[in-house]
Amino acid sequence: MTKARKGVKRLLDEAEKPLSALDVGTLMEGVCDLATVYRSLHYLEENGFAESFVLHCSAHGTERYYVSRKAPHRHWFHCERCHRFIDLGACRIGAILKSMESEAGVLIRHHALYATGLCEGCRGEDSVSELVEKERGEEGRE
Amino acid sequence: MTKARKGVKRLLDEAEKPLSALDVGTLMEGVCDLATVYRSLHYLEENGFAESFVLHCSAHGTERYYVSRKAPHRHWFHCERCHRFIDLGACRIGAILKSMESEAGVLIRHHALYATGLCEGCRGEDSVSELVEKERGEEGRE
DNA sequence: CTGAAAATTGCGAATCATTCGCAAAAAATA
DNA sequence: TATTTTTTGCGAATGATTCGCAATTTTCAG
Ligand SMILES: [Mn+2]
Ligand SMILES: [Mn+2]
Ligand SMILES: [Zn+2]
Ligand SMILES: [Zn+2]
Repeated sequence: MTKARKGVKRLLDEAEKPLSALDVGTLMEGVCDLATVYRSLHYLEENGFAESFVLHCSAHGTERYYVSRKAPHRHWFHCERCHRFIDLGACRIGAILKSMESEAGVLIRHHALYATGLCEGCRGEDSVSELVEKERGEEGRE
Repeated sequence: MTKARKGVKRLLDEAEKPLSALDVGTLMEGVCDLATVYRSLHYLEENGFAESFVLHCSAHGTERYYVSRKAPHRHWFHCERCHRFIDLGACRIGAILKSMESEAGVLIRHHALYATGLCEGCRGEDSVSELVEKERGEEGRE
């Protein structure tokens, strides 16, 4: 494995959050080119060292993220306000997927599950009104 | 609702598979511009008439699909070989998401779940070897 | 250690889907 | 029907990702 690939792999292995290609690119600044980062991510994914998922965030559009496959497969929550990821823990839908698989007669090789909404901290913000346009009626703090 | 929006909405309501913006654009050919299709899809999604998810298909890259919200929320399987969608039925992960939500202390407003792999028809193809590079040992048909 | 052959990189130029700007057209209001 | 508010069409940006290709590394046999 080359220096660039090793470097990208290490970043993913050590990250405790999914990283975008650009996140990795920034962290690899000076070490290798962004095109190489993309190629390394592909290499790592094709060879089972990493996996990715794409989510659509209303504020930032389509975002693709990578995570190491060193640790067991897990799922993530993405906050629509602060754009941070929150760990939702290990995958709990194995059984459900198995039954869907047999019922639909397909062979599942990958799956993606993620949730979006508001994280604990962002739920209380006064700016929540924009998003949750409800919960109005109590006395706002303004 | 304008003609373009009505048209796009009808397409989604009547489709029995998720449609990409380009799919819709092609079907709306002559009726309205592609930019309007994008704007209509946004309108429909913002107003609760449709929802979308993004998936990454190894052969076609990142693809965003839209489905009507007329019918109850369901999940889909995407075949990596023939690129067709297979209905995996109504959402069965409500309870799991609820517990993840309370455990992580977040407020889930949306979620996406989809699986990819090989559909029933594509599992038997001789070309499977490319993808499943296993199951070798039996006598291939060639 | 070499030296060639194979694989990977850097960089700038393409792509591709999606978004924007803005004047014209259509829809909503009064 | 006149006026105001939205939506469209179209062509020009964008932004992320991919490509082409020559220069640089790696790999590997000798
Ligand atoms: Mn985001
Ligand atoms: Mn596909
Ligand atoms: Zn947050
Ligand atoms: Zn198939």
